[in-house]
Amino acid sequence: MKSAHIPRATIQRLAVYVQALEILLQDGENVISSDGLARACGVNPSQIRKDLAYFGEFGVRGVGYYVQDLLAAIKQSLGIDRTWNAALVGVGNLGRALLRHGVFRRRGFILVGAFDCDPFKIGEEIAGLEVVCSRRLKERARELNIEIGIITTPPERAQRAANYLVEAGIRGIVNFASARIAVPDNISVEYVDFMHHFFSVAFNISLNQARNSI
Amino acid sequence: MKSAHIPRATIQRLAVYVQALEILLQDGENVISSDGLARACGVNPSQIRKDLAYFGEFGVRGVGYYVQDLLAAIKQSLGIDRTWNAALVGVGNLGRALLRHGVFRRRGFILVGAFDCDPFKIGEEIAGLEVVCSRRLKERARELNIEIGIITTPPERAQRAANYLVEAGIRGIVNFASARIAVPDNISVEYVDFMHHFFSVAFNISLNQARNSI
DNA sequence: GAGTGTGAAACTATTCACAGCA
DNA sequence: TGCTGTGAATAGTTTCACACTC
Repeated sequence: MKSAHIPRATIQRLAVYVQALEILLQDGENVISSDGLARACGVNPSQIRKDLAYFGEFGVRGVGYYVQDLLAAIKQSLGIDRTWNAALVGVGNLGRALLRHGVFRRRGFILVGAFDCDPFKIGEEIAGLEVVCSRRLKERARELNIEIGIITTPPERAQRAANYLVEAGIRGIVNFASARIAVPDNISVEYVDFMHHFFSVAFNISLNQARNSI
Repeated sequence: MKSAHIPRATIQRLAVYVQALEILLQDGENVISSDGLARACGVNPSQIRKDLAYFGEFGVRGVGYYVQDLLAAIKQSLGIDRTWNAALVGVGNLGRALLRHGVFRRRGFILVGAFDCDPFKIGEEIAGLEVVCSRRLKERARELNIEIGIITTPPERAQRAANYLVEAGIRGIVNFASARIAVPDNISVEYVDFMHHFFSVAFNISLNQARNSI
């Protein structure tokens, strides 16, 4: 297939496949069928085959997929067969936790800078990084080769953080602040808002309750 | 309309509308059109009208929606016109950050318990809560009237945390661990995996790069 | 035989377009 | 006139079913 436009949902699922495949690899599994992988990921097997078909033909008919090869192929397709340098703006509770969270490095996203505009935080050291004034982002971005920005400011400061990042020449933003930000459209923005998940759960519980009380 | 089955995407958007409406309310706006709200939320205006139609008729033709009334109506529809007690299992970096994160309380989700199985963490106090042994979840859940569980353990301990929560009689789980968990199907589970967003950004940057180099 | 790759079918979600009401 | 509420049209996604290959 090797199509032009890839559904957003597909690339989200590819990330799930990566995690499942890494576990399989750890467990010493060499081969996995779309059925097996589907079970591990909680999706439909043909969904997996369709998703992979966007990027090429990775399987062997009658056999399945070689775990290591498929993992490498997906990682390459997603652009995570390399490392990415990221800078975090907004050293609050959440920012600190993310700086200390090992999963980023483990998955190839290296936090190389921590920025905040609060003078009390500037100079503080977190997870081996010195907190630097946000105004110096542009100057530091070049030295540090930063490509991705992470916003963990309060919502009202998210746009300013975004401006600093854009000015610094980053190419993509992961925004944890619950505020929409405006950026040039060659910059990719992802919104992480985990309150949505809490609302979903609250809604589902209410729904179940209503259903049971009939 | 008042339909039976509401798309998952709709209820996600409703959460976005809530945030936008709260800002409008703060700003003293009394009335908003689907067009105006759409612009604020970055969606299509008829999308908003469709979404709202699942729950009832809240607007006034020729006028728009009364901000306060609409907000109340959506909150009631989502089941967030009340507070929910939640317990967090897994007091690592992320767990600590969430316990300290004011947004939960502000949005009506009250963290009433923190649990961990690490004896070094038990007894520690975080954001006014004493960390309690996970094994005591069931016993505490009743006293504290816990309805929602938050899992912030490492992936390999997520299932155990889920088991404790289910046993304790909670009705929904928000799982921050990057591991699938199995629970009875009357329990609502939401997965929060922000690595997906990083993969998406990496993919999009790679894609733009490829496009520009043609 | 077993399991991929893929058209076609089914389903779901979004957008359009306009009737109907304040 | 202006904006909602909604059927119809469109677009997008998932699942099925089976030809094809190892």
